[in-house]
Amino acid sequence: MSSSRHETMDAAALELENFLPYRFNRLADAVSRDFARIYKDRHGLTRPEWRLLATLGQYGTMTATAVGRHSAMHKTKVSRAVTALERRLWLTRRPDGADRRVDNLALTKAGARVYRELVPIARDFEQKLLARISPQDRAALLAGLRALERAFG
Amino acid sequence: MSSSRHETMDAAALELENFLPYRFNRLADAVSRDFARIYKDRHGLTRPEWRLLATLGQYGTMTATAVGRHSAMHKTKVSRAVTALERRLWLTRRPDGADRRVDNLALTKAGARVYRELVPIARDFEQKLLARISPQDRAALLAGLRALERAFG
DNA sequence: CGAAATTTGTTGCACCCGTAACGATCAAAA
DNA sequence: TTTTGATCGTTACGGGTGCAACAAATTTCG
Repeated sequence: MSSSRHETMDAAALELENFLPYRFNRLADAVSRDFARIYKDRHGLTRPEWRLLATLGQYGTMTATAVGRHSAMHKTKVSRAVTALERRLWLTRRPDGADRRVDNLALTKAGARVYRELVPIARDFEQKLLARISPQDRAALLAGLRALERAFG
Repeated sequence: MSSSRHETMDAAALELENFLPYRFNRLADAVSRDFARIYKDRHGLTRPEWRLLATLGQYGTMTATAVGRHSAMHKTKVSRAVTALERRLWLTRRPDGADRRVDNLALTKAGARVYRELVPIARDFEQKLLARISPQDRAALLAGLRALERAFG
């Protein structure tokens, strides 16, 4: 018989703090919240808007569907982010000559300026994040993440 | 002069797909979405409700604040999850004799039954997740995560 | 003791989110 | 060509979320 205070503990219990889905969410939330301060406080951007900016900054010109594919966002998120950045005059829509359903999205000079301002800050954030752990742990983390990403593709 | 198609690329660009905050969010979302099917499809639980159930199942009796601390949830999330599980008669609130601001939360037999049903399924999910990558990558991932968690206290 | 500050949990509010439905357009097949 | 099915992007809707404000209770401190 068990000596536990209640029947759900012991072998029947799950240690939430060691449960992988929980740990991923916790870490992603913490990191995301820290990083969000950069684009949220400075420019009032939401995360989808930041991702849209980052994707267009990286690739130049894309359709909304391509943005969603590259940044792992639902098409409604992309649609709303495009509306928001367009209203700020940070991106423009150019009708596509071959497919009238889509627009080619590209950053304006103002949008590109914000992008170029944020990139080094983002790099610095990531570098400082990784600097908190040892080189061995860093290598392990990156290898492990890469493997899991490969397995999930 | 650069040969790139537009001015934001090259050294000025950030590869979103290699950016750590993005990668964490992407992985956490994917894992979370998969796992949510288990408690959402089977019992119509939200993630905060699942975490509340898991925390009370693990510890037996706690206050709302303690639940939030252990499961990394904002107090409003906990409050709403408690209301939801109480309505289903999966938990009860017992007034605390020493502090009348708080209630001691505990699963009912019905709640504990659902918890015990979900635990092995959760374990199985985690095990199958880790089984997708090699033992070396698995060890690396766990070591890296542990290190980052330690650094984030 | 009594006032001020803190803690606990709930609720109103504005906002973000995914689902489903939709119109428009394109592609494939008859 | 005409029909059928797929794709693209937007929007209404129901529901989840954090912030701020709040009441009640406790703790701290003069």
